[in-house]
Amino acid sequence: MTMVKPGKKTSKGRQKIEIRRIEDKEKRQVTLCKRKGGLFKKCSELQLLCGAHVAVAIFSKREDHQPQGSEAPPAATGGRPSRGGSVFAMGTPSVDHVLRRFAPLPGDVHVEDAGCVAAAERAAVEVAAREMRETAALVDAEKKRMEAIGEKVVRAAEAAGKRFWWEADVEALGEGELPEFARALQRVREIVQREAGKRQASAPPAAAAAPWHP
Amino acid sequence: MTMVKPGKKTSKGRQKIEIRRIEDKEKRQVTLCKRKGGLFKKCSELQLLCGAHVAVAIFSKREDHQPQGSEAPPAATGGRPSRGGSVFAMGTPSVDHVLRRFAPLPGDVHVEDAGCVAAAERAAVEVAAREMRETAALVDAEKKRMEAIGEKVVRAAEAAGKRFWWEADVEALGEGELPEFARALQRVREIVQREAGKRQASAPPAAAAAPWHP
DNA sequence: CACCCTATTTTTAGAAT
DNA sequence: GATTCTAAAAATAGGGT
Repeated sequence: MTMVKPGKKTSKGRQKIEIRRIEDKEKRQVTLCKRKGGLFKKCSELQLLCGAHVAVAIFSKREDHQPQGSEAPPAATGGRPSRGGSVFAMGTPSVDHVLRRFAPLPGDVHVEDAGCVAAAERAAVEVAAREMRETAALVDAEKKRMEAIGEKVVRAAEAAGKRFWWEADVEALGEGELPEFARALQRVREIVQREAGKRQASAPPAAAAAPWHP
Repeated sequence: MTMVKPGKKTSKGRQKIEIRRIEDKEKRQVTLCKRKGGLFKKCSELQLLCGAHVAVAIFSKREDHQPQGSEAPPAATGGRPSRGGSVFAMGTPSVDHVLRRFAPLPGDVHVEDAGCVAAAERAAVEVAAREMRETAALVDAEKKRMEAIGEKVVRAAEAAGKRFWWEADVEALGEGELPEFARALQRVREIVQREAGKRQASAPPAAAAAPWHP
C-alpha cells in the first residue's frame, strides 16, 4: 500500500490546464470520461431549469494509439472500422448515460435525476434497472448492446463515405449524408424500443408514464 | 446611481438552487442564457482537450407556461412565430457563440480558443472580427443576422408540422422529419457561407484554410 | 438585454484505488 | 477503465449597471 501518511492530504487539488489537446492518451481518456459526464449533467440541468430541448452527441473517434504528435493517416474511408471507440448520446441525457447511471446502484434508484428523462425512456430504464437488480450479468449484456449500437451508428455514418454533418461545418455538405445519419438514428431508436418492449413484456410496468414530481 | 456604499460587497454570491423548472420567466431566461454559454464552452473544451466531435443543439421553445401536464396546442403551424425564443447551435461551438466571443474584443483575437473552430469558419470569423474592429455597427448587424437565421431554422422546423427529432425521443418518429430538419440546417449553412463570402470578397483572406497547430 | 461583480456552489486535475 | 478523494479552478445565482 503506497499510502500517504495519515493526516497528510492526498491531493494537490485541481490544477490549471491549458485548453489544448491532451497528448497523454490515458489522461485524455480520463478527461473525456469525466467531462462527458459533466456535460450530460449540464444538459439535463438546462432542460430541467429552463425547459429547453437539448441534444448532445459526442463521438470519440477511435484513433490509432500513436505515441504522440502527428496524426498522419487520413485513410478515413479506406480505414477498417474495427472497434471505433464511440461515445454516443442523444436526448437529455443519453440512454447510455442513464443506463450507466442506474446500473451501479441496483436497488436504490435516484429519482431526482431521472426527471430529466422522457417518461417512456425512463420507464424502459426503470424496468431495465429492476432486472439488473436481479441479474448482474444482464447489466453487462445491456452495456455491450448499447456500445454495439453506438458503433453501428458510427459505421453507418462512415458508410456514407463522408464526415459527420457537424464536422463538415462550413464546407459543402450534401443533403444526402444527413438522411443517412437520420436512418442510423432511427435504427438505434428501433432497437432500443424493441429491447424495451421485450423487457416490458416480461416485467411489471414500474411507473410507466407518471410525470415526475419532487 | 443606486450604488452600494464603497467598501461594502455588492453580492450575496452564488446561491444554491434546486434543479427544477424555474417558474419566474425572467429568471429562467437569464439562466438559460448564462448556462447556454457555459455549455458551449464546455463543448469546445471537450473537443479541444480530447479531440472528440461534439454537437449540441438547444432549442428554447416560446411557450405559454401552462400549469403542468398536457401539452395540447398542436397549433404550431398556426401559431405566430413572433420572436420565438430560439437558441440555436451547431458545430463546436456555435457560429453565434464564436461571433459573440470575438465581438467584444475588436483588436485582440484569442487564437488559443479559436483552434476549436473549423478552419473555414474561423476564417469567416476572423474576417468578421477585422471588420468589427473598424465598424462597431457591423457587429450589431451581424448579431441580428445570426438571430434571424436561428429563428428561420425554428420556423422551418415548425413548418414541417412536427416536433424536432430529439423531442420525439422514444415515441414513434417518422423518417420524414429528420430530413426536413436537415434541409433547414443546410439552408442555414448556405446563408452563413454566403455572408462569409460577401465579407471575404471585400476583405483580405486572413489565414483562410490554414490548419490549426499549437 | 447584455455584461459586470462577487460570494458560493460546482466541477474537475491529479493521484491513488 | 471507472471511481474516489482532495483542493484548486470554474461556473454561476443574485444583484447591479
